[in-house]
Amino acid sequence: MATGMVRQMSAKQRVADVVEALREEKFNARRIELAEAALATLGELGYARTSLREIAQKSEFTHGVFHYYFADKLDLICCCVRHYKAKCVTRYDDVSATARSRDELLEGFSAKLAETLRDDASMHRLWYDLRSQALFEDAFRGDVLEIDQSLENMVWRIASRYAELGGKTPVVSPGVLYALFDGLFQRYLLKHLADDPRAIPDLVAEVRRLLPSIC
Amino acid sequence: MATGMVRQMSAKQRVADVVEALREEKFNARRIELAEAALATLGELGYARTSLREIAQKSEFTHGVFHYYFADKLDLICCCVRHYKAKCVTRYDDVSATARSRDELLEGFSAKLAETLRDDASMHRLWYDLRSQALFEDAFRGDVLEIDQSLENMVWRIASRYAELGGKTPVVSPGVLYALFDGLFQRYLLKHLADDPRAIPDLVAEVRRLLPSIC
DNA sequence: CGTTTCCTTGGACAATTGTCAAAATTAATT
DNA sequence: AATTAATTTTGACAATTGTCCAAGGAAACG
Repeated sequence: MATGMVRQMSAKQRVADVVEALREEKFNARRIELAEAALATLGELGYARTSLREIAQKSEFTHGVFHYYFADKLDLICCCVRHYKAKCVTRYDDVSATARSRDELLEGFSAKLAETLRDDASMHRLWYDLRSQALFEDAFRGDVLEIDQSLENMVWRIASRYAELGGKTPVVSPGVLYALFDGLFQRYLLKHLADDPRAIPDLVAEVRRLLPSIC
Repeated sequence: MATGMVRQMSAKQRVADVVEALREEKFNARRIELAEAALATLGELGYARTSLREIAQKSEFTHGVFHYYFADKLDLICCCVRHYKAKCVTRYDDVSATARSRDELLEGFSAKLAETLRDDASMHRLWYDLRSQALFEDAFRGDVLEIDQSLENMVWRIASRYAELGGKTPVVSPGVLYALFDGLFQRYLLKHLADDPRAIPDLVAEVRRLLPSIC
């Protein structure tokens, strides 16, 4: 009888847990929906010029909803950053997975780089903007450092695969390699946004020259 | 008589010109005073969180003065950026001018780098912040691109002097070299501001390893 | 079906923002 | 010394901001 009671209770408990999990999942899905909408406006205007109300106005949601799902503005932005990460960090993985030769990998990588600069410029300027905010705001630092690490890993996967296909090993550390590519991308992103038509081809040319000399 | 008139007029004109020039110089000196005060607050809070009124409150000036000397907020920030450039761009020049050997130059450069990271972190985070703003705001782009170019030149002066002292030439272009050092500095600046005690020594170690392998 | 919980709306609120202008003060000129 | 010009102060202004809340509606549940 006592065990029956216990079993019944724990069954109830299990059901409640599942229900709770579903609720939380739904809650989280909505958060991501909202974060996605926020990212569009943030990418267009940048962190400094974006207010919660303008995010709401440029989306299908009211500003009240954002306050219901996020404690405050920082909470929203943090969620945006985290969500952005997931989309960004595996961007080049299929390139290095499918490439069968050094040339193919270099070709695929630089093509993808060009595509990124052309099509996702506003998402990447937002990334640089938010990373700069992390220099001032503690709350961003953890997420930003984590994303930076993930990007470093991604670049390293490309580079070490490229070296492997040539029977070599990269001559620099993952950190240095990431700093180099990050610095380059940032530079050509600025030029591209300043309507320099040579930005994309120059970046591609630079990478094509650089990668074989490093890996 | 006619020539006398003309001579008199042009003398008057010259005096007026000098007076006008003095007035403008004074006006400009005041602008720089104000920009200097603004830079302190901007470096502390970052672009997004800094308002004209807070700049004024944290300085000895009233907010009205800023409006008297600057057309608007953008004008003030642009003046700040330009003024910042002049202070920053010659930072490492005496190092490469006085160094008599490769080792001395490398030593001096990495020491100066460490000092910069330690003492001027907030000015440099402001630089990265403003450069990110240039990704969104046209008005900043010209100045930012110009400063970027000046910094690239500065890095190149160091590197080519270092190579020269070893009878070599750098193996990468000025642009790539700047991208590398810029990316590295940005990275370790973030770590340093996140209270990572290894940030400064790690940056120094990285540069000491890197520079001889490139130049 | 009724009730309770969850979600959404839209407005109210105080605080802050950039901008401007009319006085007050100071410096320059005659 | 008197007048003119330049500089600074101070307060007002409308617009925008993040935050909070009360009411209504939808959905889940017994």
